[in-house]
Amino acid sequence: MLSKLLLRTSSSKPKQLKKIHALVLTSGLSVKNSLLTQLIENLILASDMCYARKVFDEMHKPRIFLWNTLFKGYVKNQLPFESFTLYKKMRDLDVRPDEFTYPYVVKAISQLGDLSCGSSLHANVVKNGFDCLGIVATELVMMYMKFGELSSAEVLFESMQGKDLVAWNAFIAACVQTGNSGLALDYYRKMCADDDDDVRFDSFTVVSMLSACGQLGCLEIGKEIYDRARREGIDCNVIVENARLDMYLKCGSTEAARVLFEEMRERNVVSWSTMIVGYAMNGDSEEALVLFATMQNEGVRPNYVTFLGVLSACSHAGLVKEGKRCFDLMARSNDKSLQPRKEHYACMVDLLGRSGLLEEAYEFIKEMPLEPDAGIWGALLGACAVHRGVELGKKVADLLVETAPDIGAYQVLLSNIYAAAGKWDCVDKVRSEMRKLGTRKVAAYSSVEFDGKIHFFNRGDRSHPESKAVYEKLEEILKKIRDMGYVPETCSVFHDVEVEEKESSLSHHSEKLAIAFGLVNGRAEQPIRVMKNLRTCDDCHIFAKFVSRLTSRDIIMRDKNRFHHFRNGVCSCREFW
DNA sequence: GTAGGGTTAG
Repeated sequence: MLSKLLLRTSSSKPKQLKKIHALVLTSGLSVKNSLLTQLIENLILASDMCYARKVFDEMHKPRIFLWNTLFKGYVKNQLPFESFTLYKKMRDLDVRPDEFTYPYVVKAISQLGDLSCGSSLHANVVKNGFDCLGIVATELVMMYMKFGELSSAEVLFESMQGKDLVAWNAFIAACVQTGNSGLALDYYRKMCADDDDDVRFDSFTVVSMLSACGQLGCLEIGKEIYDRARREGIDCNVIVENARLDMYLKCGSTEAARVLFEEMRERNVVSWSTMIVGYAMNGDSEEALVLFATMQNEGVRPNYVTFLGVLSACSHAGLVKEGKRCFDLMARSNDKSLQPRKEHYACMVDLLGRSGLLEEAYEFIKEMPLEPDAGIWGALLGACAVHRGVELGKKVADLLVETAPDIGAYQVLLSNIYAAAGKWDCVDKVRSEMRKLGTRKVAAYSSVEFDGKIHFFNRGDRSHPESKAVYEKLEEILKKIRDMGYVPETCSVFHDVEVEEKESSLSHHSEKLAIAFGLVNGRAEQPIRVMKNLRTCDDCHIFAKFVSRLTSRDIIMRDKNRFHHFRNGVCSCREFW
């Protein structure tokens, strides 16, 4: 009778569940435990983990299945700490975990984000002999990846015997998600060549690889992987096509993306958002806004990422009014999930700041209902760097160093603000502080894809096998464009050094080397695609414009924030970046 | 009866 009642009681009726609990406890039935199990399952469905645990704790010797059910509930409800304490209790009571326990517990510890807990859990897994189970091992690999322990993850993954497709896919996806797309590409090739494990790739693999190629900016490799997937009859669903769309846009191929988007049989909100974000990144703000309007006309509901794209489109085009309108649209929306988040506030600060409205941006931050984070202050600091707002920049940088002292990028920005204002004593002060704190700027690099490989260049780099030809080409071009009127923009070297020294430091910036490499190797009718990990400097921007005119080659350059499409001496960003 | 993998932003 009670059992039937439990089955009928929907999970959305917690009060009734509690009444049933009291009835079960007073009943003295022999089937008490099985009823309580059913009750706990219902409570978990209702997301009442607290009450579920209470019922569980009062039970006499619950079966391992019930322990697992509780672990599962904690993972689902993102309560890793509770999961951790339950696991400790399990060990204290000498309850032996079974093969289903660890997948949940390892996932919980991943959510907890504590490496030492993770390592001791790993040791426990080994002790109990579950480390040879593929599913458990995969979860452990994912855990180490999430903790940023790439080498531990790699060692563990390599040691797995008879890895199946899911294990491979999980590892490759984690590589991409942690920004190790080059490694993902290596493992994809290993997977395809692997004789021992005999796995064939599937649509999950393709999605991760297209995403990796987008990150790396290697369009040709991405196309090849997609074509191969088609040839092998892999189902290319909307997720695969979205990933392909994103790859085109991240490689600066907006036209290919547009064609694909038009052709897609099925589109979802991610497809639209990908296009809008991609257009914004490529500087095609108008297209982004047109698409946003079309999407709404077609009845597709935008989500918070869509709005990030729209706001960033406004920001890149200096459309302050339109940006404000869109932000208000969100703030006034009845949809709770569309309320502006910190990222949207950061976008607005960027929009105002980029347009030179530094004070308004500052006021905007002071009035926002959420606690501003480093990203938001960072956006304002970036704007101060562009518009030479020395005083405000100093104020913001002080705030930032308080809240995020380990982020060297902000200190670099501040020192750049001082440098641009000629305040070399202040520059020195910031730099020495950075040395004291051990903060360092990330080294800049640029890359170009050619012949199935990605070629990397650092500033002044001579390690590339073709560097002799690259430097010769660079000298040749510099000479020619000087005749056309190119003057090195030495202000963008933020060191207090002599002009000549500045020039030579400038002329070997990584993007110049990458462009020269593209000129040496690429096909004349194809654009040179350069991907840079940081933002580009004024001088390299001017350089690229001259080179595009001199050589009649299109140069597509992706920096940390956006694209620059150079054609015949003009850049798509119209100097607004 | 229960377990591992994918797309948009940062």
